[in-house]
Amino acid sequence: MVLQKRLDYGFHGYQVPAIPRASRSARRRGSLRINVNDNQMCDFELLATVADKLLQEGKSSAPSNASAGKDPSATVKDSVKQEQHDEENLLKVEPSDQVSCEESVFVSEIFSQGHNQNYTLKKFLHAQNDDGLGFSSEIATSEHSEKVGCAVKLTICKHKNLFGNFPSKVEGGSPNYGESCEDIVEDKIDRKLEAEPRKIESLMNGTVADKCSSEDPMELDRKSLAFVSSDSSVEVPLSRDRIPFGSFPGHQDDVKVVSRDDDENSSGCTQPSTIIKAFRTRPRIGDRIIRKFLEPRYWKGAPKLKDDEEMKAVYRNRKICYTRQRSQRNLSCKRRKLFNRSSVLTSDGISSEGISSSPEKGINGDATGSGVKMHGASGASSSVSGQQASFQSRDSDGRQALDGVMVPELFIEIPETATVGSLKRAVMEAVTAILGGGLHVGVLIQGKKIRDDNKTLLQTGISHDDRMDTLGFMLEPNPAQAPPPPCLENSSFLLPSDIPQPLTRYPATPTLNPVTSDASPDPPESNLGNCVESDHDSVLFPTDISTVKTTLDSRALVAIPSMSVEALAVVPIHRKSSRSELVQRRMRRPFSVTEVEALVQAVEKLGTGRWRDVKLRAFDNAKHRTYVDLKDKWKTLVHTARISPLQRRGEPVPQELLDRVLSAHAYWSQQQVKQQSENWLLL
DNA sequence: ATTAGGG
DNA sequence: CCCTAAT
Repeated sequence: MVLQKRLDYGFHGYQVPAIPRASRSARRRGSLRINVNDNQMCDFELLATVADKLLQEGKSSAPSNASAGKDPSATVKDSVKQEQHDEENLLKVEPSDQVSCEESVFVSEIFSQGHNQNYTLKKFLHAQNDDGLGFSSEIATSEHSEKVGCAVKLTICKHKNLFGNFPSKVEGGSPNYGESCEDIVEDKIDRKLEAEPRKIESLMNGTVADKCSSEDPMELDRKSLAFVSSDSSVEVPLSRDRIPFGSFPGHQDDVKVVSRDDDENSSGCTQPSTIIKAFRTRPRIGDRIIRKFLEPRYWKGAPKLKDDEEMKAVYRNRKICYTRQRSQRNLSCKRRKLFNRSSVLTSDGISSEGISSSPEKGINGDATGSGVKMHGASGASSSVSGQQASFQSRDSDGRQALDGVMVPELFIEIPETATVGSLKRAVMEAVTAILGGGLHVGVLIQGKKIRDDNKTLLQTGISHDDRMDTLGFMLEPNPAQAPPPPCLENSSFLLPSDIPQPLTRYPATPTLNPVTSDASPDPPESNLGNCVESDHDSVLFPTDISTVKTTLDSRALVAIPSMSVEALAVVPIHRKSSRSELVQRRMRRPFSVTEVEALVQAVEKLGTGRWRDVKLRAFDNAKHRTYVDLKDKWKTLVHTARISPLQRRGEPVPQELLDRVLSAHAYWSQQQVKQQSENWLLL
């Protein structure tokens, strides 16, 4: 069985903890290959890079050696395993790693359309390229709030041939992928294209026009339906035909825009390439539902949008959205450029593009309902029923930014005999990898939380097909880490069919294997270890939300667009030991006056710049005080000494000590200067 | 491993 | 406190 759940996090206003330390740690550990500056659009770019690379490879038709790309910053791994007669590829991408400190969230969504295989990211992208697959990534971040949406696919291993019953869609031109599909796809596409114009026109008449207005309608080029950015190396045809899946009549379009930043020079942004986004469209039903959410009442305002530099994008049907940003100029600039250059077409015709000039308007305007956006506002906690809330708008003034984000889809395979706890852990791990921790995962079935982690999925009925629909996951802020108000969403799932799939493990994530996780000795980390939902959530989320209707709605919204069952495994690489992931920020231990005294004394003697010695001399037995801590403390002491006593916080430090701090600081600073001048002279 | 600074 | 870059 395959469950696809989308976890939306933060749309309700929950603020994502700044930078998941886990990610950082991972990075440090080296699991992260990408090196990005805070000013860069890490996630976005990374994803873009990966996608781009993949696309390119696809063109060149290199099947298995995917990653080698030119961009050292991105790493993609493929592991291939033979399954039945199909090849299954799992791709790992380490999204979270890319998150820079500043950007805490990234979004990306990857979907694949039906094929009976797990796509590798690469395949995925290819497929999407040609057809229904979509890959999108966007990030919305603000210094204060971020939202993340995450799509999770859960597979409970039971049968084989998971994908058997999906209508298959196919990717078209990927070399590796079945070629047989191409014809079909193309055919569909063609038909779609033909139909497109009308849609587009109609859309244009609608409010959508506004959105597009800022940019030229070039995107409307019906013939090509593919949008290519200036540099872009990729063209993505939009496919209008989506194979209906389940109750949703499909039709989604995928849009992908890829652009390369060649112009880094101008903005200073140096990313090699970026993908703007690709989406897969969603069912119309979904649109309607979504529209509903677009209504103001569903929005939460985000207090803080700083600037609109962000781009916003709207997809017509889709609701994806996103964007906003932090005020980083660099980032903004870069993005802006990106967006300016590219626009997105959505299947139904319209596309939107992010435009710097009038982004907000565009987004909002979606009277057509086509665009979606949300922005991360905060606040409203659970308000909207949950998941859907994912779309919010930020300002009442009508401008909204989309903060929505797509997160990489996670594919989780778990045996029926696994316990709920392991399920939670598995999801948590996956999510944590992306979000960086700070969240708890809750499991809901038919609206009820399953608190007993020891029950097996079988016992809880999760594995029952009919229950799959009601399975939901909630992400809640980890009380320990995430102080902000709770908000979460549950997700509803969406895949109708159960597809048997062989049990496989993530190749890349050793620790993740749910099955084994229970046995693993890892101490329950504060984060993952106990994925227990907090009660407040319950309150926030009435169980009834799981009602059928809700389910549908949520599906529509959340639905992972692709019906594809393919399992795309996108796994952050860095999850090494869950333990490490969970690493938490060191406890705060304010320096006592005594310690300050010792520090001052040591510094007076040794000077600044010899923290190692200071540590040895005055804090040798305080193992929790590292030389870095001492250095930082000195820094703060100096600052404290300079500010007005009224502005000081915490345990007051005797003025006498502060005076000594200042004098010592002045003295040693002078010494330092002297040293330097001497060196100068010597040279 | 340390140091220096920015966040 | 964290994180990085540079030593």
